Amino acid sequence: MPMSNTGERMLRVLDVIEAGPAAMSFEEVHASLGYTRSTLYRYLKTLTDAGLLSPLGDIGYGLGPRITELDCAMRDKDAMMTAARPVMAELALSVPGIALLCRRYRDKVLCVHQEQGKSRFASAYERGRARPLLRGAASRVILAYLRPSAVARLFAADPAGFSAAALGNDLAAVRAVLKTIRTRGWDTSSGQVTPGITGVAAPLFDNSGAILGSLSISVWHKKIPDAELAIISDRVCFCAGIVSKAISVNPER
Amino acid sequence: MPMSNTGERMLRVLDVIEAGPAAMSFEEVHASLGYTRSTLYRYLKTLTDAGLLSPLGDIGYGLGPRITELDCAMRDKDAMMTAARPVMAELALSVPGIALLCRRYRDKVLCVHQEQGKSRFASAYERGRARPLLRGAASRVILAYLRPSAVARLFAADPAGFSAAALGNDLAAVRAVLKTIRTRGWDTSSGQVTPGITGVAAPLFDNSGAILGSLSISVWHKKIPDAELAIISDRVCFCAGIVSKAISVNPER
DNA sequence: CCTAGAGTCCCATTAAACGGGATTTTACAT
DNA sequence: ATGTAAAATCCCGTTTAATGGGACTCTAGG
Repeated sequence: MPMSNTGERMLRVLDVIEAGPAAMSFEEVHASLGYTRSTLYRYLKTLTDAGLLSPLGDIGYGLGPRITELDCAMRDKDAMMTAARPVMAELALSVPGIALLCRRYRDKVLCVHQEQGKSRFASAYERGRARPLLRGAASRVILAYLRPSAVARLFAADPAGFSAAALGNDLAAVRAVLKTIRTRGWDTSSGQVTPGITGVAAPLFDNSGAILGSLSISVWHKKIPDAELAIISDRVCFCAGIVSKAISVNPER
Repeated sequence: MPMSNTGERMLRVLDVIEAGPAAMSFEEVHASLGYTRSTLYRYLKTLTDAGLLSPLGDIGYGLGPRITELDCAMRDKDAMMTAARPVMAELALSVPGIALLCRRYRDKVLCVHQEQGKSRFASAYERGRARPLLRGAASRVILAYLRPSAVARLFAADPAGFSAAALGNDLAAVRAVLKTIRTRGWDTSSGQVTPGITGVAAPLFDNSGAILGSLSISVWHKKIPDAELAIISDRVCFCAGIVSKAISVNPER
């Protein structure tokens, strides 16, 4: 029986280099994966030729420029980004605050775009940064719309995490909390990600109604008065609606 | 004899998807690469599992979120970025204009970072965007420091391009033009990339003295008075020196 | 000049990639 | 529901090309 396929083993080199320091020597990668020298040299050559790795001044390998290029191509073509960008810019100016576009990826939430209105404070959640699924409005509003089976799996994997995030101590309680988020249609959290920052988030769906990500705004207040929160949440939901519609109508091309 | 190795063939799928529209159906990729159905399904599965591809709403495949994540890891670890970022921020404020950090990649120049001072105008050269090696100060100053053999190869590949860019009509003339750039230590160009924008660029070297990229500033003037140009170019060179030193001293870890 | 270490090349072995077709799943119309 | 077609997945014998070990080369340093 095959141990695993060649492509997969080769791509595992990417994992190691991503996780490691800026530059990893051949020996470090070799020690970490245990492939034979010949094989590893072959993999490194293939990945380097593809530009996914880059030899860094004879001291080792790092991630390569091709990745940056691919990410740029992705940004240009991504329907969600195209639809969201102008909406986010306006949202960030009007609230004002920092608008974030997030996307679900495995059991994490990936920041995909950020629009900074005229806020003085900066957000550490630049494109590409991953956040846990349980903390912060932008994450929890995604969690709320996951399929029940997915929620069950996540809860089973980390019940303590759900408790700590005040999402409930058993599956039934968690379901109830998530249900309230769904009926409201948006979520808010204060200081769960960064102290002193409050976020308001609304869900984004594809044309089949499956949850794709979230659109959110971060403001620099510990607490927002209810009246203002009503206005902000309404606006965020409105904007999320625009984006969801846009990507449903025109999912590609 | 092997046609080519498996990893390479698999990664070619990435090329196709990068070049294609937002989402490519299985059939489109199949037509474009000519791999058998079984093989292509295998490759797509491997790449999707690695997150490099993502199934887009049952209509096809697009580039995957993992790429965005990898690019973020790269940004965090890249010594050149770390060294350049604060320097660029200050440069962009003081000139004022948009500071660009570029890196050579194959026969192109890749924008790696951009710092926008308080300029009103925006630059299309975001991270990941590639530019030709012959146009614009940020590119030409890199060209000027390439090894003579590389210059010869590039000239042979596209003599008309060199002529059109006013770099010389034969190899000797080209060498002379590049020599003047080198003795000056910086380069400037107006409107070669974007009409109405003038750029001033200085080279970045690694610890062995090989050209790595360029640091440049774009300002919104068709023409800069000589006195001011002297000040700006001096400052750009100074900043480039800081960055070159920083990455030489501490090339990794 | 010699040694040590890194990197490349070579080749027989054999594991695993491959293709073709069978099988299952999905979508949709009847 | 049922039937049909297309898409996606699975399976397996054949053959290819990936593999690992060792030989070879290159470079730097003593």
